Amino acid sequence: MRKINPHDFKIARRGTSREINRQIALNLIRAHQPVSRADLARLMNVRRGVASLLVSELLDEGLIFEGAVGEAVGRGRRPTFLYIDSRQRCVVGVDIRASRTYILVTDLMGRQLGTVSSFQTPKDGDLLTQELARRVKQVLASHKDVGACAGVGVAVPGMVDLGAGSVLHAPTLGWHNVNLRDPLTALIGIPVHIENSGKACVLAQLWATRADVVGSGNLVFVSVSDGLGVGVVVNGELLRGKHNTAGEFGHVPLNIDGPRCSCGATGCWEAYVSNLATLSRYFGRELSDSGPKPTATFTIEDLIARARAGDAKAMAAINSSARYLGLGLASIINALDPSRIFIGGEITTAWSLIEPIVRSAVKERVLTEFGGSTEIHVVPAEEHPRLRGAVALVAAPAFAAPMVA
Amino acid sequence: MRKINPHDFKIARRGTSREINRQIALNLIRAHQPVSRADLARLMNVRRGVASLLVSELLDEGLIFEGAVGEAVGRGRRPTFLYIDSRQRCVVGVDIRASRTYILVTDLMGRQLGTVSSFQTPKDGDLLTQELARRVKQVLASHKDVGACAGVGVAVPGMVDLGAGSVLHAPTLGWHNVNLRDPLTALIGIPVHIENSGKACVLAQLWATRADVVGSGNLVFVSVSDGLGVGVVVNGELLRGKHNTAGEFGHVPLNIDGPRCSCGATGCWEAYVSNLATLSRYFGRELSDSGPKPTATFTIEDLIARARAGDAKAMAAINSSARYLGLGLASIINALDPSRIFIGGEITTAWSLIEPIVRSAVKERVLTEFGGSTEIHVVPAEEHPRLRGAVALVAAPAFAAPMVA
DNA sequence: AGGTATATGTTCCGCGTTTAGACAAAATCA
DNA sequence: TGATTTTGTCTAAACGCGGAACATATACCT
Repeated sequence: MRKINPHDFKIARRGTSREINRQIALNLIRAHQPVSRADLARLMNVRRGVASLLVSELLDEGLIFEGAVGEAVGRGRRPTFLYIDSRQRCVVGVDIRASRTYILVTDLMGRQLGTVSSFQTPKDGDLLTQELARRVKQVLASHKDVGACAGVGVAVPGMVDLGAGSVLHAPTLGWHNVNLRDPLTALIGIPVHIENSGKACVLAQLWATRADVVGSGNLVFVSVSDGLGVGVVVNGELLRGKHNTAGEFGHVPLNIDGPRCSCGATGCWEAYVSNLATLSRYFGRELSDSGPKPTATFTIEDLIARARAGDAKAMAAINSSARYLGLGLASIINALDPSRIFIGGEITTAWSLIEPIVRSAVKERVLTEFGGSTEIHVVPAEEHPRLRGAVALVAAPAFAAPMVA
Repeated sequence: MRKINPHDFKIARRGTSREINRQIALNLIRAHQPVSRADLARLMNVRRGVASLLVSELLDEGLIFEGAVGEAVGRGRRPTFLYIDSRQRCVVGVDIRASRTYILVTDLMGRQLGTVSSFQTPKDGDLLTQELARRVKQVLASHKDVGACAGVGVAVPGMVDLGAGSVLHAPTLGWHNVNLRDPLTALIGIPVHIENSGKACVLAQLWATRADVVGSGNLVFVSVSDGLGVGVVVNGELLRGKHNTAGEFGHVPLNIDGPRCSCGATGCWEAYVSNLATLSRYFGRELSDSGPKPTATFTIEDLIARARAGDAKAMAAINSSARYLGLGLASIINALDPSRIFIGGEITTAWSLIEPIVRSAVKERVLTEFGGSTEIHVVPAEEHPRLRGAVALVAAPAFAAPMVA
């Protein structure tokens, strides 16, 4: 039930049907590989002839390849299996965070090809651009075997202007209107895609191939770190809004009379559950207090360790954050009714401690019974959700549905 | 950039291209009528031959009709103008509210055909069903000239289970799991569509034909009445979520330590800006206080009248609500970044008084500069947004984009 | 070992739809 | 009256789905 915009629509041309079915076939191969032409025909509910033609087109374009002949299940000719061709081409994912910047090389399916490397994030945008370009080229040079690089995806903890390819505002980095894409593209010589890290994270989940992760396409990713990043997917599409700034649930208030948030407003969700907020609570001071930040010496990991070791004050600080996390999640559930919520960030290492608190806080404010049973999944740091999201920025467009009508 | 769901997709069949282009043509006629075949061909950027075939198909189906031959602008053959055929068929819109239930007959374009009739809403679901069916049949009988009725749309102030056609929960009506659709369909003998009133309102705006209202398809409607209804449109599509309960921004908190809300939680936005909240504030009592409700004798309209007459206490109560309204709108802007927000409800009659307060409150909490300049439009009660939304439930599906890929 | 059954993949033709262009009809202007 | 322009229709070609036949390849049965 989508309305056709009478001022911006796409007609079905002679090749549109083919384009649509080609993308469907490509996605089915991606989701079900290894898969044969006959399998495809059954999955798509078309004749084998049509599937065969679609496959030969994808083969010609080099998007898929024919692997070994598979074992037949019963009798009959054995199928030739098809795979997404991610040989000899790779993608670089970059995750810029306040403290460090991480780099990872993957194939087109998002499978990790090397180890995650990192360096301290320079505070200055130009310096970071220089250093990042140097590092990316270095990483690619040391992975000559994986073939040509299709693109570089960059996840940034801030709002991104897609048109300009610049970072509008990244509070934790202290950036305003920093153009990253064009300088990086020029320096590296490979297309660069930038996106907000919350949006990148939810994209990573949307495009994950693990069967248990493939949901109905209504997903939310909440990344709890220094700030609170949120990415939303509706109907299989990233929620961008008019200026690509949608998804900032971190600054929806829990209490407008609450503590001051880094954004200038008061009582934002972020001001209650970010790592900084939790640490501040532990040290018994206001988030906005001046003076040396506790993070430099004492991190959220340390706090979680103390809590696990039996420090009641640490546990209390974390439990408070857990409750506030749940209360905010309830707002997201009430507002968006997603089929699944993912939680990322350091707090996930304490998930076993806090899960009951989070879930009961969700139930406290959720309007419906099924809202309270919304799936909440934790994404551990080892899965590098931001890096995988950055990779998805590059790899996913090739698999996206064609724009029609 | 939508992901194709590998478990639920639609293949392009032989007739899919035609189906797509047919819908586009239909929408263009709807948006630009009167319009000629040649105009359509130009608008769609196709040959006149194709446009002609599409048009003849639409003519055969009776969806459009050929009107008078238009005047030629320059020289050359004069065009035959095409119109959406809404002669001899009508739609009934029903708006169920806590106090009264309203009925309106329109044509397929949503143009009002008669006067709005209403009756007091029976508290009991079965009684309402009986009475409503009787009234609808009566209204249709008195409008024999407008032709056959294509369907009845019903807007309900509560959550709707689309599959069952029932109202899951309507707090102001005190309903739980009341099946409306099937009994009404059986009694009236015409297809009945039910939807939440906030969602219906935003649909009315999405499908409005006034050129200045046709936006980018990222819309929010906030209906301020006894409760707070919100409907959201993203990319030209209603935001439903997994259980069709998305959009409940009314129960996102402004302050979790705030007054108790009718939903059971505390400090919901609704508990600050609903008419009941404003009245309670005026009378200096808690929203949750027991005792006789003030609404029965003294309404929000009375309060606004007193404010306009110079009652400082009334003005203060309204101003408070205005500020809270703006603070909540800021959350919606931060969360969804819509291109346009519509405000409905009795409070709109005081818009000239409160607009500056609302807008400054929005700016107070909005994260970006352009967020603060998000368009906010008032929809006066005379436009009957809920009734027009109810009508859109019936009329819009015929114009919706086909599901593809 | 040979025949039969079954599954895969290819090929061919029918038909619907877009694409391109020609043509008739209708109206204006010189 | 004839040239020009615009509208609307018509025909042929290209493209892609729909359906079925055919060749290939493997397993099972006798």
